[in-house]
Amino acid sequence: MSHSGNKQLSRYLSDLSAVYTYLGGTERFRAAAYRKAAKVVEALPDDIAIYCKKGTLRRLPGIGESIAQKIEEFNKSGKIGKLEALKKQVPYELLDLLSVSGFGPESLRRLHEELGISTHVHLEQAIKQGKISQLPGFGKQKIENMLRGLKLFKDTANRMLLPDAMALADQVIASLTKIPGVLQAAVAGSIRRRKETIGDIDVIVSCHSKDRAKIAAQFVKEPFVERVIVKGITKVSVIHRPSNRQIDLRIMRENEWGSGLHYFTGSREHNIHLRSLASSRGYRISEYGIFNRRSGKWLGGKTEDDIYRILGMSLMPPEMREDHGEIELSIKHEIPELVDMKDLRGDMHMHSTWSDGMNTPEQMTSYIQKHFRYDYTVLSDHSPASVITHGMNAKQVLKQIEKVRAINRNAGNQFLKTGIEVDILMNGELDMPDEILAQLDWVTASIHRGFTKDNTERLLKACENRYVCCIGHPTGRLIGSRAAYPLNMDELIRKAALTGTALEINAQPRRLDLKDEHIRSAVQAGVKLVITTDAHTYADLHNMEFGIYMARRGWCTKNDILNTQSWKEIEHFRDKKRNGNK
DNA sequence: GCCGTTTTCGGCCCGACTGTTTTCAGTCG
Repeated sequence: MSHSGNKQLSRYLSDLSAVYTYLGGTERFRAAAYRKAAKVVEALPDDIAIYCKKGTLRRLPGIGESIAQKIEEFNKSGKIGKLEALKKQVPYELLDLLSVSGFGPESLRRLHEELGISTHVHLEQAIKQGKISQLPGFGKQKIENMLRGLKLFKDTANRMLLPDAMALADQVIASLTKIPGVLQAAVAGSIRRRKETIGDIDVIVSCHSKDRAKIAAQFVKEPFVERVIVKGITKVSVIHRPSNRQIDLRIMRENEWGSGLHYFTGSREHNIHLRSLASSRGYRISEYGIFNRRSGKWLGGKTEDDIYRILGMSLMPPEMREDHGEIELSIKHEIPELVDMKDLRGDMHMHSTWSDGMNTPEQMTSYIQKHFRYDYTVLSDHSPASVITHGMNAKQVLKQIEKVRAINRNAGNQFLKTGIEVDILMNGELDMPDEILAQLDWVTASIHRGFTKDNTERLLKACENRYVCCIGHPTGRLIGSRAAYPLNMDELIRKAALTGTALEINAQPRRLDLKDEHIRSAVQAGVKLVITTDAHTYADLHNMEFGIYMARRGWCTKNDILNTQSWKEIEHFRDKKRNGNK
């Protein structure tokens, strides 16, 4: 149950952060400490119980004596007494509003103390009855903003998938580029960091300083602007039509382009860490550049590299900027060269009309050869347990092997490889006999049913089969619709390392499975990964880039990804396991 | 509550915009 524990703990730490945020004053620093700890716990590769057992909690960044104790308590009892006690001192039910635009700690405190409001229902009633407008400082505008915030809070729970956000951002960038005076325009924020889901769209332009007001004025007139939230000379926020997403635009001068892009790319945690590091070394960083702290002299900011270089650090790809240790690596100049689309030599998982794909093997092959520079591709249709997908039985597999050979013969090459996505049954066995699997070039084993139980044992057993080359979409999650099944990822990674089994990075935007932090643990454990599209159509084949992004967010180099290697090397990996890792 | 290339105490990223003020606090990214 690896991650449910971490998730719950992270949630409690966030709650503590919210309580201290509400209490305000100097408690906000305590709040910041808990917020950081919550983030750290959320991103941990191993179950929190393991850190407790090994006594390594204190070594985690942002975890000191006090928080470590609370984590120990959580590990033993599932609760944090301090949180339970604090809940009684604050309008706890209101605190989720802290994340809502229009509500800050001070507003909530006054609503509670001066009007006795302690629930959402109270709040809405009080607004309707006009009670709030009697409070000094709560003018008409402010109340309108609060109402908007509440409305948005109700229907923005789900975030956008990365490709949808990228498409929307491209549209915005195209409009910005056409505005007179705009010199450069780019996407920043979590899109640039290639997070799997996106909240707001962040974009940035550069121009001469005299053009800033003009550009801001033109931007809010664009046809996709539903409503303007803020509009100044350097920043504009609008709601996009019809997506109802917020777009934040920053307007920078030419010399501020790099520092502006850096600031606006984030992450927030990365920026805070870097700025505080800069401060301790006598610098000050803002979106306008890097400055000498004492003299205020501008030292650089035309490029992102300026910022890091002046700090004696090396630049890192946006995908790494989550304050997960990349700053420390950068100080040591040990930023790895991350895997790139151009490194990929083949797709290891795709379907055809032989199961639930939309195109024949021939069609898929010729499409790939036309649009990608791959050296090989693995056909991997479903096995019979996947009834709904018209999975192949043993006889059909043998027939398909003949078919693939014929396709290659006709083409005069060995481009198409034989394979299967074999089902892992409820008991961990596979629904295809070993003697059939032994004849295939590549075998991916996946779970397609039993999503609610703990599937650790099933997956471990599948790894033990010498013909299983790779575990497909290991967690089974579907972003926004199905949670990952309970699974001890640490055990799976250990077993994969031990048995020489690869793990899949499935590039379908709704899967992205494994996800970034699992990828990092796998890499650290020496497990090889494959990036695949799991394509069922031509269009799906183009999802490969999203798998690459996830791999980059997991700090993968080319060497960590098996399908950056020649087919000969892949065979070597496969045969090593088949021959008992000798 | 955390943390240390000035510090084990006293800081904690930094700046823009808004609203309701009348010089600024709150909020946001």
